[in-house]
Amino acid sequence: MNASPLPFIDRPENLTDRVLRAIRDSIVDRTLSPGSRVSEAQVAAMLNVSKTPVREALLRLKHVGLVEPCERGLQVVRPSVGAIRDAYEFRAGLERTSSWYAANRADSRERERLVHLARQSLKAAEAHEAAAFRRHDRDFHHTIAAASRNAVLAQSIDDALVLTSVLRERDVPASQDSVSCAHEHVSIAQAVLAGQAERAAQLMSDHVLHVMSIVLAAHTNAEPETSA
Amino acid sequence: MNASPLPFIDRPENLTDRVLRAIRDSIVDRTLSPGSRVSEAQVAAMLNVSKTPVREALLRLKHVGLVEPCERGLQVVRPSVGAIRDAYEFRAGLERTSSWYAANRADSRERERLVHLARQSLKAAEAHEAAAFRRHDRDFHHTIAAASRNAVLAQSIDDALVLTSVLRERDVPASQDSVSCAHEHVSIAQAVLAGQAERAAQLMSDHVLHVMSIVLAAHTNAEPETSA
DNA sequence: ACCGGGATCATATCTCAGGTACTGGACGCT
DNA sequence: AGCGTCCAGTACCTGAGATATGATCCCGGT
Repeated sequence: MNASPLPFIDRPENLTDRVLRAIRDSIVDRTLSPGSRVSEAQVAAMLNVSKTPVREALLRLKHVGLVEPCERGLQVVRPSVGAIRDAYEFRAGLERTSSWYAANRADSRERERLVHLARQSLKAAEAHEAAAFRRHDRDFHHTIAAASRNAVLAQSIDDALVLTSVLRERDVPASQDSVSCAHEHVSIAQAVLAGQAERAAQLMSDHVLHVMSIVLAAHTNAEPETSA
Repeated sequence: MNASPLPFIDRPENLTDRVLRAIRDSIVDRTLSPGSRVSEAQVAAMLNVSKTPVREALLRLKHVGLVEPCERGLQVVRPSVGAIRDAYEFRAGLERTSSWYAANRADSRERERLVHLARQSLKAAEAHEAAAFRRHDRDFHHTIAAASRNAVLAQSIDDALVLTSVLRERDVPASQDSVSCAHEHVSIAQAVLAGQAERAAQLMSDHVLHVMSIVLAAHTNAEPETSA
């Protein structure tokens, strides 16, 4: 995209944003496990920065739902039936909307890419390649969000995707579920490709709620206690 | 909602939250007009607090979309065709979802309240009582959000409602529009009352997008310039 | 010996004032 | 007029201090 002889100088991003990304990534890859306490001073000392940028990053994470207030401070959000339901229902609604607009607005390049990503995810699922499946799954949803041509919607979907991935109990509970999800990806991609907005929207909503049922089942199987 | 004999003690809210509310309210009631510059130091001096809470409040407002970065600092968001479209499409999707769940989950008290509020809004619209109409309109949408029984969704809707109300060019452009909107309120309320989830969802989406078209028309009529 | 209650402490958030880096414009010089 | 320099205003970050609250320990009563 940038053909200037002098490449843009990479200006140091905000410390707040870098801290935000660091904490978020640590939560996503389970370096910070659910329920672990996270305090301003501790994170600040760990990243060797002042408390203020850490504080601002934690405020945003709290607003997004990745960390929650607990007695005395904050902790990484712990999956619960209520939290999982809220997050997935929210995401299902958002992605329903984005699919509808994507079916109307995506350019041909994006439509082809969606079909490609869906097929790649199916291939990865059938080959039991969990990491590859997750990567294609993520790209698939992000591509639809981008194709909806709505920055507010895309931003919110991004947050919701991170939240739901954290609330998942463990990654890839069963490969048969991955295969069925990948088939749903293919159906959605084909609907978008054909410009069938209502069908794409309905399929996407069903897809996300289907994933929710899988996650909920895994959750209740893993931890039948803690009924509070 | 809270029938406890001892009302919750009103604990002194965070300074950040109070500052946030103060700025947000000033933006909503046009004390801070769109495009006006808003800086940390200025607001801090005005509210007689330090810059830190002001800074945190502004960060959240920027994330929600009420203020936007401009050359040298921040300014209150200025309505543009793109911003209006993004915000209303986003809100339409959210409220579509909330209406669907509200039709399935609202208790009888909430359903009656919805019908009541819709009729009140219609009465106010027909009597050209703009302030009353806006109040009932706001309560109507908030009640549906609450009835959806999803805290994440309700929070997001709250932000979206504030944003769209700010992006409106002027309050109540035409009373005939208010009347038609109020009729749509009544239809939505009746669908929720009858538990017709799909119908309520579709009506709500159409309603919000209808409002969007009104706001867009008023915007392009008011300011045909600034084509950037 | 055990239990209940209150003072104390430790640790967290919250707030503040100050300093630094950067940006855009105004001003003066050539 | 064009160009370099200075200046005012801004966000950003730091470190320290104020404040609140859960946890701990001690002690007296049963």
